[in-house]
Amino acid sequence: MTDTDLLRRHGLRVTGPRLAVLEALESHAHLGADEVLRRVRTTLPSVSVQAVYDVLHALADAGLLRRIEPAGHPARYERRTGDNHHHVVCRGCGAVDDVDCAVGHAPCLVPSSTSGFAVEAAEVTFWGLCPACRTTA
Amino acid sequence: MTDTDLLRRHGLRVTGPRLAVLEALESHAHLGADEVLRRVRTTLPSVSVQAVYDVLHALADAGLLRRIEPAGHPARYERRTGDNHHHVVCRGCGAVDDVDCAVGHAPCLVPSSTSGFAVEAAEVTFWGLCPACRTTA
DNA sequence: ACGTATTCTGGAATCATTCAAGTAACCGTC
DNA sequence: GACGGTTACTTGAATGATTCCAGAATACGT
Repeated sequence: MTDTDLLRRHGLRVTGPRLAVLEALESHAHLGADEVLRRVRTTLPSVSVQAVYDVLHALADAGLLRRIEPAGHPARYERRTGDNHHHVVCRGCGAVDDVDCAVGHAPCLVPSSTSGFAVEAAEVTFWGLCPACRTTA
Repeated sequence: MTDTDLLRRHGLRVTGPRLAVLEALESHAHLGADEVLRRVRTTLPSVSVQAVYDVLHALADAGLLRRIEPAGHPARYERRTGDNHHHVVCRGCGAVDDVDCAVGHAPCLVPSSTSGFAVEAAEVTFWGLCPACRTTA
């Protein structure tokens, strides 16, 4: 299935910026808005900052993109959606990588006491040092 | 142990703003910097914005405060540190509450594959609706 | 009490992101 | 294959949380 089909299937118009954003995140996961913009502009030099933000929001709302916001870092986006995978974030350089759920099926989705909250989702973030920053430190 | 002792024990100077910040977070956990400032100013009206940020950083660096940053919300601070407890965040109003770890001892601290990262900590955030927002919706 | 390192004040600057108004483009219909 | 309406994009400015800077004030060891 092409990205064009993917967009249509989700009721979204097919535009250059949208295809370019999907393309950028296909080859590089966990990019920030600024990096997405930079990559998009290598093929579509006139794309505006807001276009990228609009596209990222539209695609995230449609479920085509997942947005993650590691504390202290700008938001990142990835195409891997639907599964409950988590992330490791490097304390040194901010690099992000995927981590599959640790213990069987979604263990963290069941908190002990919810204080009356209706819990819909759980999000796990691991913090540490990436291989590069480990050797530096 | 008084907050004064607590500060000295951690090698920090004892100042009005620091005591006031600790005091504010003693009675109300998960306050944002703006709410801390507002509460501090009820007793010390001349405290500056930056003083509060400096104090929050100093206390967090010393391990007296824990900083949490729910995606899409300004940072919150709490005095409960050292244990690995987690948080529920309301998608409606941003309210935060504590949640003890779900499954025995820190299950989420052991990811399946770390991609070479040296993992130091795991952070779990549950998303849902607080009691108030549930009835409204 | 003195002196100095640290902290606090006040104001401006930064970053990521969003808002607003006008122009351009996608795409169902003719 | 052109038309028109809706949706997306462009340009430019604004926002909110946080940080930077320089100078005045304060804590606390001597």
